[in-house]
Amino acid sequence: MEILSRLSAVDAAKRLLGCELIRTFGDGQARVRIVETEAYDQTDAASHSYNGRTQRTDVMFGPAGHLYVYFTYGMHYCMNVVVGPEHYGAAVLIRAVEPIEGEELLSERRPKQGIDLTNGPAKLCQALGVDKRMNGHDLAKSPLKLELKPQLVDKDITTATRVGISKAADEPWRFYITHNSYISKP
DNA sequence: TGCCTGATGTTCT
DNA sequence: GAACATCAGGCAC
Repeated sequence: MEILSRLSAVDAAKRLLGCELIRTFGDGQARVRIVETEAYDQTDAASHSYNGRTQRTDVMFGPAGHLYVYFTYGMHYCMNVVVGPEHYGAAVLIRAVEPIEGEELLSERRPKQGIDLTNGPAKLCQALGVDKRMNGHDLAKSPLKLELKPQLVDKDITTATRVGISKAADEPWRFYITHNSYISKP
């Protein structure tokens, strides 16, 4: 976990691919694999931290390995993993995950099947039961834990431009696992 | 299959 | 008061 504080947002975005999240519910636990990420840091015009530290972006400037959840478009949550050194505003957006275990628990919270369950940032938050109450949560602890896995080799990682933003949209800071069907927008 | 649009809260100007 | 790191449903092709 501490390794995340030493990585840039881009390196951390690649490092987090293939890692797993373990979500504990009252009635069991679900495990998912991260298959798509996007890097954001304070030098990046598309990042929430670009305009400095505010009440909303406060956790982005906090210690790495915590969860930054924000609300957008009036009805959706998206989750980020805070990375980089403390007081530096960087985070990695989780865009898509692949269920490994407890998929039925996820579809209880999001009544969809197959890739539509978690192939988008707001979708996976709904499926994992993540909302703003989880903002600032430490990912070393239950009920949502991040489990690091060995870093993927470069050939398994595809680089692309980011999605759904208007500023700095050409930066190739989106990463996903090659040949994975859960990607939000290949 | 693919474009268009409505829903709707929070943040910042 | 506008912008927004979105999704789902409707309608046209």
